[in-house]
Amino acid sequence: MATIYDVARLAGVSAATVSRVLNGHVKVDPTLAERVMAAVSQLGYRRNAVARNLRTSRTSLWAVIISDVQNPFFTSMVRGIEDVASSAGYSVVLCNSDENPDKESSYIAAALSEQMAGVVISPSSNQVDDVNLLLEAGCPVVVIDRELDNVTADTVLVDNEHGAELATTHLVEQGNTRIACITGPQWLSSATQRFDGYARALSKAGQSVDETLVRYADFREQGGYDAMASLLDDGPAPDAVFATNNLMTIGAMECLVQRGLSVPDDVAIVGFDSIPWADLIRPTLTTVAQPTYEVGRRAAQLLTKRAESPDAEPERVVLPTSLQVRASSTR
Amino acid sequence: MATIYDVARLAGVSAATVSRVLNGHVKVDPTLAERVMAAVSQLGYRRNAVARNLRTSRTSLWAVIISDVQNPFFTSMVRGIEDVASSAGYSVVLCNSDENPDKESSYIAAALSEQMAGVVISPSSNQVDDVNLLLEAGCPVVVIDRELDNVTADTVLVDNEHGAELATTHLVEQGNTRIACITGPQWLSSATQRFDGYARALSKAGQSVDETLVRYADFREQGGYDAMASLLDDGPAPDAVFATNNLMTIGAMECLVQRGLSVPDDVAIVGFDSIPWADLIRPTLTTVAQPTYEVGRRAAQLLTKRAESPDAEPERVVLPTSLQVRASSTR
DNA sequence: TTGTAGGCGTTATCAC
DNA sequence: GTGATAACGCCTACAA
Repeated sequence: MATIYDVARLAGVSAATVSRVLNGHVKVDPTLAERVMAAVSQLGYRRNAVARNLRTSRTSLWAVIISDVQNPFFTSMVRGIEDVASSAGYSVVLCNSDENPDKESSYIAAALSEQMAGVVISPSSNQVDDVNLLLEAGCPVVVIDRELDNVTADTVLVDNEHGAELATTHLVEQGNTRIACITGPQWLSSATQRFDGYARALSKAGQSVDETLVRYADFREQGGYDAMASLLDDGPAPDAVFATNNLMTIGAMECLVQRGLSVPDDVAIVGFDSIPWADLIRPTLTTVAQPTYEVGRRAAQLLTKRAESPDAEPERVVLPTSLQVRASSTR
Repeated sequence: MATIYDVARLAGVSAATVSRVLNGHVKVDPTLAERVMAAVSQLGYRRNAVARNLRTSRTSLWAVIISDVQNPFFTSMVRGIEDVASSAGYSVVLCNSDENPDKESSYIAAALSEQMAGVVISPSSNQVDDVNLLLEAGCPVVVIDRELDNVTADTVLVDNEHGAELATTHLVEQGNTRIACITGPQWLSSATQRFDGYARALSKAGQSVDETLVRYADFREQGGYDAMASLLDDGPAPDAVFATNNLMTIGAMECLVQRGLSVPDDVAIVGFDSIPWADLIRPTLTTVAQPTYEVGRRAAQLLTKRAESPDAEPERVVLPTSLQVRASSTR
């Protein structure tokens, strides 16, 4: 592998000049620059980023640590990040923590020891101490989708409580009186906030939360399925269900379909998060839509801002959600 | 940020000893080792991977460059890679080339200059010269899902032609006589092989390929939609469609549904690749299933083998596909 | 404008 | 078994 010294020798200049040509921004005699470029292409020289990173103690890589690559919500958000990153000269690498604190921890360690230029993370719980390691190391961090209790960092969220309230109110207005809630882990703010919205809507409607109609699942398809099954098997069935993320909504639907129950006639259903090809599913699904691309874009923008002014006050961006009424909830 | 020298000073040993303790595998006095570990945790020392990479010219990162993070086929495959990687001591970072040769090129460059320990790639075309750059640099590479013309590297594929033939034969057996094919870009082997399987099945059935029933799209949802629309608008409609990937199948279905055509009565449909929550879609979709997790797992295994024996003959693994008959194709 | 030289943090090669 | 020391490839004062 050729180094700048090889290039320098071939071009008849010093290594410093090669470096200057390669990095631009410093005046170099055009003739020399041309000789350097010729030598570069003749040798097929490629800069060794590792050495450069060591010297400058920064890379041009952003790590995006997401909790589930199989969830379309996150992959769609990634597009928003990538677009900002590439126009700011960064490359994005995705790390899949799989909702597993150990994997998450090891990816944070990697981001740290590889000196990543920035990290966007959807944490696996509301208490991820490792994020403070990044902050202490001066690595710009933006937290997305879920809030951290013990960390003050730039954060991009959606209006979970409001979205959930809209969804639940809609179910109330359709005449449902036994509205169940399949929510996510209690250690995730996205789950608790959505549950709070559900509770608030019920309360406003003069209904109270019936704990026998609440299930805590894991934001995955199977979890939604199992929760729905449990709702049907234990005690009198609900007449409606609010599921707090896309995959659990799918799981719940699958359970209902498999039991031969009719949606929305036997059980109405509303989900949180969009669902790909929702219009092919029968009945079509009423959901609370999130601006996924925008979440990614804003997160990336905050990351670039943070890199420029490390000591600025952290920002907390909350984006709006909206209820998309379709067939699964209307009688 | 503490360095190995800080640790050494605090522990009263040399930097070399600290390094030895940290890396294990070399005999160190237990007393010293303990002092070192104490100093490490006291200082919160974390190894600087960049410096280490420079010195050893290797990282513990694998880059997985996939052509579409939004395609469930790839994300599911990633799980297979991750599982092997973590048990072999590697971390996996995902790069989304988005079927874009420029992005792909820049990720390959990053993998190269960041000295990644290995690369798994689903190339954006059958002619990605940059892959040779990796090979020449001695970086282990495994190509997945798509074959490269100009590169000899370990490759993991599925039996595209056979799967496509099964699918098409099934449509023939259901009595269809105007079977259309929505296939992918002609520069992707997965598309051409699947088209070949389609053609072979027709030929065996005594039907010939009618070019007016063939559309070349882009393996995306919108592409499938547009292709289906074009099939319906230009000339007499087909009585069946074989779509050569999951997203295009979805797109074609959406078009049919929107036109008010009945599947399978007006137009039968079979897709290639599994589709998430396929059983919620009405009618349920007949598809050619691929062992996605296994594709990832085998690719990762080849990568570790390649790292151990760089000069071994490249392997070409072809995994079987199977036809899953559901409602969308049976009359 | 260009060249010289030192150092980023680590590991590997020596002596001891 | 342990400690100096050099080197990995690059960038950047500093000097010229």
